[in-house]
Amino acid sequence: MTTEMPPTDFDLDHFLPYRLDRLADRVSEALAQLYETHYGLNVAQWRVLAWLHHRHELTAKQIRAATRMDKARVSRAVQVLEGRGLIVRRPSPRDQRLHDLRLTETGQALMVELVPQVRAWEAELVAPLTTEEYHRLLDMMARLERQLRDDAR
Amino acid sequence: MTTEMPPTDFDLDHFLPYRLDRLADRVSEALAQLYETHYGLNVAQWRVLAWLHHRHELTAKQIRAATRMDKARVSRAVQVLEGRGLIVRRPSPRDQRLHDLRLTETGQALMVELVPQVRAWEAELVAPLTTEEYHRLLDMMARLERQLRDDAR
DNA sequence: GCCAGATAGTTGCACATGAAACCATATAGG
DNA sequence: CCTATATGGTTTCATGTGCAACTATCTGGC
Repeated sequence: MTTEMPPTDFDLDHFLPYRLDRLADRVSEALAQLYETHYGLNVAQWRVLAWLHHRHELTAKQIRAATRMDKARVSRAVQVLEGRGLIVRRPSPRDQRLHDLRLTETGQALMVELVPQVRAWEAELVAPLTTEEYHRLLDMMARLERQLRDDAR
Repeated sequence: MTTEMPPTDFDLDHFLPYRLDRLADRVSEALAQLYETHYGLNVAQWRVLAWLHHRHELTAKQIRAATRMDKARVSRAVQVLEGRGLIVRRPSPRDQRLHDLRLTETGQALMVELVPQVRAWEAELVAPLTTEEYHRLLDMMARLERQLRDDAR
């Protein structure tokens, strides 16, 4: 019962995947407060709106690529958002399989209200970092992502 | 229909929560390959094993605190692991409500086999970073977490 | 032009998860 | 002691998600 076995012991506090997951989870949870409680959006719906706000017009496929969500998940989020009148969906004139998605006036208004709050919240989150650190952080994260992509193949 | 609306546009690629989530998701997915395909463990189960390997003996409550998982989720992971003979669970002598969890010989053997693989994988992941960068990364992440904790209250 | 894949998106199904109700045990106050 | 309350852990239930099957449309080869 004392200390019989530290054979391959590894310290989870210095294990990047664990730390990353914990942080992402906490950040996500805190951010969700903003759009969930006040606007009744779940994560998937928020992501769709954020991308449409960012890019103006996208198809489900493009959103799927950007958010790494399953296509069914995107599809369902879109249905709800359309039902709530926050986005419109119309078949692309070029290809009837594709549906161009856009924010409606209402959806746009919602985002115009929500985005500044989200930004302010993020600013507070990253307040402990200097601007340079923040850039380095994003840069390191980009390199890690690239490494994953390269590993994969 | 042209370019009517970039009023509060914000760039998701420089939005930390988004980037963090995407990276954590990819890392988690890649890591899961190691324990899922070869050892049939899901995320929750892996986390329980990792903590028991790390800390030797814990209660469900402690694991819950460490992993930020719901207690029901921990409970179910424990059931499966016990069923597979990877951990043992016995009521704590001090308090019958608590159950002390430990790896069995088999569970220990599995981790002795798995952990080095995980470590090697992590080493490859962080290869693009210098040792100092890696430390800075963890440090920045810690500061962000602290900020979240302080915000919350 | 027409058929054989490919591709965008939807739906059915099985499963994992979180919230809440629940059970068992512990502890504190009378 | 004995009751009231708190706490660790389990189970139930509703919900969200991923995978796979499906539908509708498109595209390339003949």
